[in-house]
Amino acid sequence: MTEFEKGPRGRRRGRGARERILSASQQLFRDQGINRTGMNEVCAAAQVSKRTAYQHFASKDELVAEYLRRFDPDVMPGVFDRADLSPRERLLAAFAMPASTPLCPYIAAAVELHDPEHPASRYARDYKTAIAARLTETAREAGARNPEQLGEQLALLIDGAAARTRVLNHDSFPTAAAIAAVLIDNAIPAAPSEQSSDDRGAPASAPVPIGG
Amino acid sequence: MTEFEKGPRGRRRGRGARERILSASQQLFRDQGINRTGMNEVCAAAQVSKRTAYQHFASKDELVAEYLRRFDPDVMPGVFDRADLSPRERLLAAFAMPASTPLCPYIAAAVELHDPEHPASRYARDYKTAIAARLTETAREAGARNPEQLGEQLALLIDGAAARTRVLNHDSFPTAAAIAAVLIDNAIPAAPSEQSSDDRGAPASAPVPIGG
DNA sequence: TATTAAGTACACCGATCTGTTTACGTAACG
DNA sequence: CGTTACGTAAACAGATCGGTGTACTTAATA
Repeated sequence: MTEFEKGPRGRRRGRGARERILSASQQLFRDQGINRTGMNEVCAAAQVSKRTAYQHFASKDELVAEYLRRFDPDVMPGVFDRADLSPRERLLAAFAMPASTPLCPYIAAAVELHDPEHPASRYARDYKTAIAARLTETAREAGARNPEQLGEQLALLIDGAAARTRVLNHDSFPTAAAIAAVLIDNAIPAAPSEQSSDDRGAPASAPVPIGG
Repeated sequence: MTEFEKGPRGRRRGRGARERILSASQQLFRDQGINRTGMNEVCAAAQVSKRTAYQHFASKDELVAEYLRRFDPDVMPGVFDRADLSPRERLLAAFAMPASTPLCPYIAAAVELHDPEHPASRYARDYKTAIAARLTETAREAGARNPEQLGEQLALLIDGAAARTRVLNHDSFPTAAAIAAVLIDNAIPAAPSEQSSDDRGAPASAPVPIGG
């Protein structure tokens, strides 16, 4: 125990149980929901003993929180860093869903856990706030008159599309994208582009997967 | 058993157990969520024996479905029937939330049950579709160019506000109302009213409680 | 090689859940 | 009156849940 601090978890010579647990959690929590997925099932899928799981995560709640924290990197952030797109295109790219996303896991967690003070609920709030901030920042880049307002509006559209897609079992992101286009054109002084309100399909069609 | 057919339930001389069960379900399912509320708790709150509860409802799933069906009359429909409002005002009134609504129970049910084929999930879908149809109808009344599109867009805004309010623990309906105002003005040919995109508070402020 | 951390297998605990059973009141109606 | 549906109370089934305890194996390091 000299080199490499053990840190919160000692993964120095382990066989990667923690990663397998998180990976299995990701899939199971998404596919079946948090409440409908037991720890036994997670452990079985991760090929990890229950004892080990509880040595890495003090409780299921903690695992859920970490699952949400791990979710982030896969999705939205990639959109905002695409240098090949204009700010306006980046804003619209946030609405190009890969259709493989069942429901924004942050909304799902907030609903399933039902406790605003649960660590995962807190993180969901932070994440949503961060996404809105990124949208605001990009809106400012795009020259929007009121970037904060546009950012918050676009964030709401993403959540609406996610929720509605879940309830209706039908992709609502194109509708959200159409609204977004209207709002963006309306918020940028010298707004070019096509018409202003008529329907348009999914925009830009960036192949980057994103989950609001 | 001569007069008054017994029907699906014989409530002829009962003391209203069924109603008490549904009333208790409404409150508990909303306040605590469906999965976190056991039948024992429902029965205790309804002051009804478990046996009676299961004579009225074959299973909890059935009770949940009926709970959602009973929810409807309280909320949205009232908005569309207000003769004192213009069609445009009625569309905006759908965004005046009483802040007492924790989350649209249809979204919550769809997320909690996690099975699109669950009767309650099916009903949630039907309900959301019906609301969108009502919005479309009103949009047509208001003279919108593309009523179907506007109706679907406004429905998405309501769901977005509901979901976001839940996750952020902060009322997002004013934001949704602002977007709605833009979309409505944009969709109605001779759109009067104020400016086109700047922020405006909650509209009309109809005191009618509604839950998207 | 001796130590030590990481992981395993599996029984087990107490709690909670949906749902059932049994045995018993009670009020309305013919 | 007696019948009958509606209702109660409480124990109980059977399953699953989150979480522990114990005794064991494995593998990297000092």
